[in-house]
Amino acid sequence: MALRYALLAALQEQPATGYELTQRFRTRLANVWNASHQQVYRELGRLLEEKMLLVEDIPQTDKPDKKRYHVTLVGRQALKSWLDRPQPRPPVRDPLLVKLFAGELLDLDALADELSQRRQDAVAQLGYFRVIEHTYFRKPERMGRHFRLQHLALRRGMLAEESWLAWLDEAETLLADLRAEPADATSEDRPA
Amino acid sequence: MALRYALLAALQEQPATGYELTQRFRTRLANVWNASHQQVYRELGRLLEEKMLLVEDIPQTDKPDKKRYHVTLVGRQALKSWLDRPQPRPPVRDPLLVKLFAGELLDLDALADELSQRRQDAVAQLGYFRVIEHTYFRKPERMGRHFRLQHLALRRGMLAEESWLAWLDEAETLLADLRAEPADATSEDRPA
DNA sequence: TCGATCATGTAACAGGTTACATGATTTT
DNA sequence: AAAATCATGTAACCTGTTACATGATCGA
Repeated sequence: MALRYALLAALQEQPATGYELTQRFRTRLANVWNASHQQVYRELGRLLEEKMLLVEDIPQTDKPDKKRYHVTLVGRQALKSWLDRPQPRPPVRDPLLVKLFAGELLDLDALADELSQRRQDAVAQLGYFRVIEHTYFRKPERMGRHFRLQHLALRRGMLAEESWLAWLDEAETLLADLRAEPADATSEDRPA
Repeated sequence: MALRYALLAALQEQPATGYELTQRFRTRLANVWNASHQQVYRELGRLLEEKMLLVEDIPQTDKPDKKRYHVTLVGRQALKSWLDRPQPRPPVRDPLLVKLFAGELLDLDALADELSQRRQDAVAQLGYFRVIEHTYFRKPERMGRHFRLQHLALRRGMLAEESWLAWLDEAETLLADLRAEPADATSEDRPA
């Protein structure tokens, strides 16, 4: 349900093609919402049918023609009324945590690799968010409501990544401990 | 894909009925994976067909008979080989952040309500995780690999909630600022 | 008496993923 | 020569949500 409103919000800020929207989801909106190009094109089609968008055709030679989408009044009103309805927080679904829950069966080397991959991802994302902050939100206190709210969304992304990094520190400390112990000697079996 | 492995991991630790598994997803696994009872029953059916589980029938009067599921050798092996395959980190999809991205169109009162709801949720979750930590993981350093890894998953949940609370502080500060300003006076329009 | 808890499901639908398709231009 | 970027989509599939169904017991 929220995909369409993410599209409307993005287009309302700046009309764009499906391709450009897909890119925004991968970059500026990475901390907010995610969608593949297939999903984007499908949903744009629906929004068009429902008269929430208008298309501006931009002919091109060599490439498929561009279609730039614009939000209509109907679209803006649908977005507004959605904004007033409270939304539940998204459920957690993280395969890495499922693995930790499996516990004993886990191979520690495989886990170590996955943790370091996650760390790389987090560092890269955080770096990218900082670049965005620099380029779009240089002086938050001087900006208007619109940008300050967008900046708040970005801050959420940054705090989330930092929180992952803090957890990864704990995780890697634990991993080091587990590896220092003999593989089969679980502490419960040892006498005090 | 991960739902089935979450079920296998949970059942491997302790055989259970679909109903009990649904409850675990809402409680101990809230920070790990989420699934509705419909999803649980459907997936248990599939896992049974694929011989990854066995059923133990427990007849009852008055209520539908219980079916307690147990992981088979096939199931355990499927779980193990999944554990070795690296999993991508889950994409972010949060309607609240979509709203912030919409920025200007947002009604600040509606936003304030939603933020305080989120805060309540985070406080409740964090409190619950602390209860779990107390009851299951009293002395982490004394426990074996299995519980220490599960505890690490729980720590992730706790850090995530704390990170939300930190962000909510920022959010509420910003909201107070925005409300202190006249509604239509965006700072860009003001002279320095 | 109304809602919650226990305990199981089915069916339809919406949302998200994977695979396939085309084809020029630019970068490695 | 191969891969990435630009630019659009279709089709099939899998996962997750919503609605419906049954029926007893227990506490407010």
